[in-house]
Amino acid sequence: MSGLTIGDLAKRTGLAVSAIRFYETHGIVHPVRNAGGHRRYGAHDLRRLSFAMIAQKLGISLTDIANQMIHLPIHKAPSKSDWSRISTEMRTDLDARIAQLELLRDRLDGCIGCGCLSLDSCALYNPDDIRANEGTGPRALLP
Amino acid sequence: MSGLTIGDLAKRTGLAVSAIRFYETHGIVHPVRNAGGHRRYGAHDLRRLSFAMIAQKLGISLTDIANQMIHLPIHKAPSKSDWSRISTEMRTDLDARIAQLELLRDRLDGCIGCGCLSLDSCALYNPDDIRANEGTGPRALLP
DNA sequence: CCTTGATCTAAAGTTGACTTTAGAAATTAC
DNA sequence: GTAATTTCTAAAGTCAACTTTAGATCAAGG
Repeated sequence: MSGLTIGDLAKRTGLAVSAIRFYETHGIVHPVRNAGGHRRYGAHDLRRLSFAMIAQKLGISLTDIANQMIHLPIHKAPSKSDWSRISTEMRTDLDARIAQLELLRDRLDGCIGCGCLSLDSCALYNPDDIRANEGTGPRALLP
Repeated sequence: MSGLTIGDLAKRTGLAVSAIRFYETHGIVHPVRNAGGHRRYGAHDLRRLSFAMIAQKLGISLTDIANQMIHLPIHKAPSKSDWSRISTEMRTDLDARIAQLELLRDRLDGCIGCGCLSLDSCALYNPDDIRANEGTGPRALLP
């Protein structure tokens, strides 16, 4: 009668059904159950998923997103001010990531013809100020 | 007598001993063994490690780095022309990554005051042309 | 010679974000 | 009413890049 099935939600968001269930374990969505034990979702869940998906595009980890949502009523979507707060934080981080990549690019330009490949003298290899693509997993973006 | 121990190499590169052993399984280094079965490395191994570490800073995966090294003699370090070829490819990719992040930033600017969070209308959520931070693991950078 | 300390191997664990699998029960379509 | 979908759960698997663990052996300093 009321509510979207998990399949409906998957079609609307483009997420896999399994991903939506996984998000539930992280507290992103909070479906109710129908008589047969199947999940039913409301519009707030759709918005919460949208919020999570967009925040992920910005590089925020699921854990951080979930932490933001902890402060929200379970059956409410994030508000405009929630979004403002987070997106403003993101703006700063995004600038930093861009600056790092540009630094890397500039150094690479000076290095393409060099080929010294020495850890001592190569400007490219500077552990202190190059943070981009450090390796496995996404970095924490919200403190 | 001859050759560096794995500990020496670790100190010179800043890598963990376990990481160097791991790299060996990927064919990055090829130590010989001494009488007691311990690994002994040459200068070429140090350079191969440097090459790998610098390439990683550029966002190239270990697998891709190993694939590049397959074409090299085992006991030879990558040459200037090897580095040129790879670094030139990287330059292109780096530009693309920067452009994507800048696009994201511009859209975020237009979105900070908005808060619509709609998958249909939010410019931020455009699966087709935003590739940055797609999620788990590093992207393939060399084809 | 003896005691630290370094190295050895193989296997399992870590993290993030999910997917896959298997077998059972509910729902929908005809 | 029955067949075809969907959904259910819990547990295990995946990928990348390593690290940790355990128990054994090797090397080096005094």
